[in-house]
Amino acid sequence: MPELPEVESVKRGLAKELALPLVVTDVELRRPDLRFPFPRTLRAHLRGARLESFQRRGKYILFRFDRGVLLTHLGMTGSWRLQSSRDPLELHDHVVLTFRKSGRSALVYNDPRRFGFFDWIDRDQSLEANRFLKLLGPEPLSSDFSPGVLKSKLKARSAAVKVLLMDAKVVVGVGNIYASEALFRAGVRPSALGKRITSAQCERIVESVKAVLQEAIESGGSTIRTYRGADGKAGDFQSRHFVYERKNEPCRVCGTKIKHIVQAGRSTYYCPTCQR
DNA sequence: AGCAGTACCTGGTTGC
DNA sequence: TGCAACCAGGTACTGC
Repeated sequence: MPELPEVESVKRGLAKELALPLVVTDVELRRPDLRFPFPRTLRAHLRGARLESFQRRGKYILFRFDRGVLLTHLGMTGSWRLQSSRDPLELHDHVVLTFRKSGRSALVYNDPRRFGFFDWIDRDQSLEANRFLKLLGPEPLSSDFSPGVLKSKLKARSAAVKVLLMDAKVVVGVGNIYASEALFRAGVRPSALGKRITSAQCERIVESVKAVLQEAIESGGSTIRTYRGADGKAGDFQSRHFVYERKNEPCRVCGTKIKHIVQAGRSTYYCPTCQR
């Protein structure tokens, strides 16, 4: 489901709704696994831990506790919601964290497809050593993601540039929607091979990725099917998509019919006139 | 090494 | 109306 703007919106919603610090009084793991089994010690680590802040890295939300970090990924259909600890649970609610506080004191993780996953990082371990985080490339909205860096990551690659933009080792946070949208804005064909992308195109791609992600964050993300922020709100950036899910509709710039192709098993949308 | 394809799941939509 | 096929915002694993 979520790409960087949606994950960032969820993180901001959590930070807004929860007055930190909060101590976890109960942890309910309603099944033994999501995509991967929960770490065996997860419940013991969380119970009694004090939640101090939220952080995002790529599409991961990091819950920072006094004694370590809960790493969470929403997969395609994961969501967090806050409710009273007395409110009933729903289908596909897999994890419930209860906090010591009156009122809406339960944080519930729901995930129908269960592609999401959790991990635990002890306080004495570095985040960079984590099996998931150590694979990640630069944050797209930081100066670490520059035309020079992108060029060096694409120059020896024979995969298509759209597929490479979705590779977290190249840049984090860009998924299927924003890869298509950014390449439209950059005027670059999604099927162009990484090694054929020029320095000038890298400049436009970097600028477009930053712009489209920033604008999407400001709109609260894209709500295509099931996305909801932690405050229950949908985003509305989907109304400003130029190409995504607009097969055979007229290009908003030149009127040409938007094309749909499949790359690495995923749908890609582009304008054959605007993207050469 | 790196690429393409597959697997993991449920549920909504489409087409017969 | 019913049912099967197909598709979905992600990522890790496999086999070539």
